[in-house]
Amino acid sequence: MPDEIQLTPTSYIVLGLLSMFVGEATPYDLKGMASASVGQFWTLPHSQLYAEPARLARAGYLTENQEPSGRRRKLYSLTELGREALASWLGVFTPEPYVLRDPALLKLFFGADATHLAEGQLTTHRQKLVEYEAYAAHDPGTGPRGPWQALQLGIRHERETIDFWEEQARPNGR
Amino acid sequence: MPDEIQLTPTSYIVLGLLSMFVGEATPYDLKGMASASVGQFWTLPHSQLYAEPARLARAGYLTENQEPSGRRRKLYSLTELGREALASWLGVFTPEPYVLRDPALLKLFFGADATHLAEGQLTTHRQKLVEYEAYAAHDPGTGPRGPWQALQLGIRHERETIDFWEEQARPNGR
DNA sequence: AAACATACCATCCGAAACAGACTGTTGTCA
DNA sequence: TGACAACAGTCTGTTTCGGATGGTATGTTT
Repeated sequence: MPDEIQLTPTSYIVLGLLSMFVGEATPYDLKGMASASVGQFWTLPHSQLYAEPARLARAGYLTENQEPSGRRRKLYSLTELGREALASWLGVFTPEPYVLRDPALLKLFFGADATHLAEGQLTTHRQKLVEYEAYAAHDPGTGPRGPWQALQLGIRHERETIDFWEEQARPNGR
Repeated sequence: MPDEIQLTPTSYIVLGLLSMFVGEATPYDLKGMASASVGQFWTLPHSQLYAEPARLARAGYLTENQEPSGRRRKLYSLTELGREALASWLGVFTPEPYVLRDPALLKLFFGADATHLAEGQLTTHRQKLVEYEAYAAHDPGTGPRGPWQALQLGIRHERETIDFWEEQARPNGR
């Protein structure tokens, strides 16, 4: 019955969110959870959060229950298979390639004026940093550890990026 | 005649490579250039480097000349329109969202064991850093500035990331 | 009660990107 | 000349992206 599908990062986001927050959720719920959490550093179009759970359900990683009346929303929850898949993904190390795609970096590469570029970048990244630090402030140790750790890396990245652009912003020697 | 198309980062990579290295290049050339330079931090399937120039040529950003004999390769070069498009992209600041997609970060977020994760990450990132530093070593100031600057940011990112995972690797207090 | 406003919720579609299998061509050196 | 590496390009099935669009429930005003 379950089709063979291959699980992508998107899949694991769905599985992960379901395991982390609740037993059961609608795509709309997932949308909210995602954008409030993992969506900070891993965005996806919300339409994916409708398509992906359906796909996972077909393959047996989730169960799908439709509300019998009203909006007839679809409620998804993890099956044992889903739970296992998540656990094994979490446990395995595969040298998965990460992607850093920053248009600003591309512009810099191709010769854009660094000082000018830096202005914009600083605004963006400083703002992001403030956001992150706000998060970090009101989550001192409670709740699951993972998000907090991920946040720390985010903060470091932002700080480093800001340092870099600050250097670029003042046009003295290299 | 020129269709209206929207220019994506892929487009600008093609335009940028053409402006940076040569007057004229075949997709195959572009492939080589890309993987040796910008491909370090912005990968794309090589088939894109065949499809994209064709698209750009149709829209008037490039001219397409076919070799009259032999392999009859297609040679592309920038038109005035292409040159302008590139220049204006380089000059404009738009708060373009950058993407950092690191499966390891996702795993950390969803509760993977940090110490264990760190092992793998350290190998990967240390290797990347060595690579970058090798590049940096044999390019002290000659040639265009952009690539060098971009490389510096890359190096910083790697260093920071390594620091982070080193902390995760030793399991003392947070 | 009718009209309106606003969340809330979901689907759909074209365009682009992806991944990689597959084919063909030229040069070179035994 | 024939074997082999390097060169060069094409094609195709999936995924993903990014929105446009369109419904439905729940108030809120008149």
